[in-house]
Amino acid sequence: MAAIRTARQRAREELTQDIKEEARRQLAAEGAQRLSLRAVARELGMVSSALYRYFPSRDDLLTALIIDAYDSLGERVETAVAAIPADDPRGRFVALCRTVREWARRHPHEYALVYGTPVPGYRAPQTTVAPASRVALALLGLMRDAPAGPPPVAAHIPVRPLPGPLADQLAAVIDRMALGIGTQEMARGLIAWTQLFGLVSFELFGHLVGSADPADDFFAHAVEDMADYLGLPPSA
Amino acid sequence: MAAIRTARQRAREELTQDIKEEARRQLAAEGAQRLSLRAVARELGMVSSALYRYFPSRDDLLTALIIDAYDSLGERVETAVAAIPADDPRGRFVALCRTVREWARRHPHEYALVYGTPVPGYRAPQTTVAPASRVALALLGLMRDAPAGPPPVAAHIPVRPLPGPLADQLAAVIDRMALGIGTQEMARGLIAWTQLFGLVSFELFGHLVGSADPADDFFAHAVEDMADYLGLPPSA
DNA sequence: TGTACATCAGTGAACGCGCGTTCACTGATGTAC
DNA sequence: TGTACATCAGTGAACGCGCGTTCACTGATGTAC
Repeated sequence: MAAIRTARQRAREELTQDIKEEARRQLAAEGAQRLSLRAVARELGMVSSALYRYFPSRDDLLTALIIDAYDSLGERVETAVAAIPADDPRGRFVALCRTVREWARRHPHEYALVYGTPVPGYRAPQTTVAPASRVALALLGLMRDAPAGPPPVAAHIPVRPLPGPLADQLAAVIDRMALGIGTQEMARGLIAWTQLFGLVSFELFGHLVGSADPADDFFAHAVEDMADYLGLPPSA
Repeated sequence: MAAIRTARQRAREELTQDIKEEARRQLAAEGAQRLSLRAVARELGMVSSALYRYFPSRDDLLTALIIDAYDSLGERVETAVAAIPADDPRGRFVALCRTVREWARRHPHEYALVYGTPVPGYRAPQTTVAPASRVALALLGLMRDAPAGPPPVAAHIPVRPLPGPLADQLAAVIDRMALGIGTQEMARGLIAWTQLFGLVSFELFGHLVGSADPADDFFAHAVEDMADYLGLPPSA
């Protein structure tokens, strides 16, 4: 039974995809605030009220796009990381960073949708949190899967003891998500993660114009320094 | 002549301020996309067309708010840095970071206006660039004004030579703005600058929920690591 | 000091636009017997 | 296999909303002589 799709079901699935695709197209062209149900319907040759058979409201369509964006980026990052052997964690990290930047430059409005200013009035439902964490998990995963265990973060920068509450906070997350790394590594991993997106956001949103723009070399250089910070050994 | 203000001129200046204040209030309440000329006029008890005597278009009002936001943050940061002696560059850096974070948390929509997703269709005019660079200049300035000259960045992380084009790019900016620091310091300064805003943006935009939230300790810890990265000596 | 004219702030009506969402409806597709 | 009914996709009209901007106007304020 479960495998049999009636014509109706097939049509429904296809149209749901078509709607998302058209919405993505408009998102790419105009940004999230300009995305309108009516315009999507128009482009699809439907009447606007028909979309309500597929998405109960504009916010639900937005949610679908947000999840798709996170998944699109997440999958690309996971693939890029997996393409490099686990015993080259620096290579993996560099690939991760590059992939994020490239994806962001190729899909600036989808990037802005998920990493920019939250859409006013929109509250992200629980369903977005797993897709949203894929990049961070890939980063922490590559640290954990480094050949001799998590990298010795002490290698370069002197390790500063974490204040108690912070250590507890991080330990709880490590536990809950079974990350298999220490709190020091966790702290640095999260810091590098925010650093990466800070860099990408500044480039995309125009704050590097007049200083480090074009940003290719600057980005590559920053990434290597971040890898040092994470204690990742030089690639062979 | 220049000092004499006619009643008209005084009224005009006051109303211009009132309009900006009301606009800021709405910005704080609803975000930039929801800011409307008509609502501002309504709240001020005027007819919407009257605003056109003060701002030729909505974009010009936005520009004024953007400049004010940059200046408000910039001034606060400069004051905070100046309150700490130049021979404690780490103290200055910590104060700078804290001030940015506090300002952002107190004015989330103004922060989003300038550091979040660019408003679609809006092109920032040249007049915004000076106010926009105040924080970066404060950061680079505190490095330059450290007692024994710019900090020896080599102190902790091994210095990686800058690829030629990047060094040239940065040297040109240092020259143009008379920053008085080396290219290595410049690179690290810019990297710390993006790092700082990456951290603040992630906190404000909700990406730390579920990991480092509340972020107070995490932030403080990250800031100290950044100071190490910049080669700033421990505070006395 | 007083008058004639120029400047300018604010009004009110209008233009033209697009939006999200609801609702009663029709006709086609699917299901049970 | 054929019929009767239930489900559901898509229509078209409507509701109610708010927006940015233009324009001819009035009356008050400022300026020159």
